[in-house]
Amino acid sequence: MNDTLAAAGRRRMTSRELVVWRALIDTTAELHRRLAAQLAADSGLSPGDYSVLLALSEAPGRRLRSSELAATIDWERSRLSHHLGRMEKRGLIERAECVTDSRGAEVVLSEDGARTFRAATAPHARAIKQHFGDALSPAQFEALDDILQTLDRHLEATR
Amino acid sequence: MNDTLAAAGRRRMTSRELVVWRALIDTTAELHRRLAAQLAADSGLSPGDYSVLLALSEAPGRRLRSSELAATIDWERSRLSHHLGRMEKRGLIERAECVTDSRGAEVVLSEDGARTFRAATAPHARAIKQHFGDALSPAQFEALDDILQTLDRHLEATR
DNA sequence: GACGCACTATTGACGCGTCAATCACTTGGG
DNA sequence: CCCAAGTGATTGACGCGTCAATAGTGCGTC
Repeated sequence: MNDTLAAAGRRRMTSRELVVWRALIDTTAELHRRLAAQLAADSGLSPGDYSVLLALSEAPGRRLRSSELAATIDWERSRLSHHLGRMEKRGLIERAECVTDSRGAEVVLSEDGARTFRAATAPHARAIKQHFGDALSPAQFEALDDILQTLDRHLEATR
Repeated sequence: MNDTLAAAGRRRMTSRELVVWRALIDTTAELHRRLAAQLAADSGLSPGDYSVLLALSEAPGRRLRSSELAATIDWERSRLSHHLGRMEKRGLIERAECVTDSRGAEVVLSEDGARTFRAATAPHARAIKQHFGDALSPAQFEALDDILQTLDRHLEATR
């Protein structure tokens, strides 16, 4: 556990910390916007579409139970359900009944979805590299990795 | 300019960088969720509401031209317009015609909005401190600040 | 084998964000 | 004065995210 935690009790946040907090919010939001806009321009996909297609394309048989898919990409089931509805309308995925459990639904990557995803990966990786990868030094990556792990553990601890 | 930039040309992103990228996305998203849920539970406000109310409560006369407000919190005007509509329905703000330019609209913090905001600030600051401020060491804050500034500059440069 | 309960997935309502179109008004050039 | 271009703000359509409610199915217990 962290030194800071012990002494954190009745301390107030410094304005410095608040500024860093705002910067974190704002900068990551801007990063999102850029990447999303680029991805949409390149492939017509949203970040959500991309996550779903990535998970499916890596799944055995390019298919997953709806709940497994939700777990894989860490989405709420209802969110996934809504999103799959939209993706199905666009022909990116198909839904099939599950053989082993008739409550379940299977989500299958369509030919069209696979093609679209394949075409999207390279430009998307390029965009991430351009906006994020190329910005930071190796030491900064190291530090960021450490910070994010710390934050993650902290969030886990108070779930 | 950064050492990395010069050498960045035809390099591919390392999988390490990709992992950090995913962690950045996921962890900040989770932070958002927590803070938003806490804020809503404490005060019934969304993060957007909070930004608007903060800007208004700091403005002279607790009022701002719509476009100035948009600039202050860095929102698109259309987004702000939609949001103000919802906030107006809830009585958090009022809209008034602008005296000097009849195209313009003034946004005024209502009594109710001011009261709600006042009640929200302390718990909100506490929540930020709890989920973010208390998690990191001073050195980590330092490092994060540096990283975010670097990212910001990088984003600015390719606007 | 019927009941209760947990589990899977979906739906509807509503707030939120973006884009493109629109309306109302101002302003500057003729 | 008038009109064309520019500006301030709003709107509508649509995708997205969350919450609460629901429908249907599996399954253990009596």
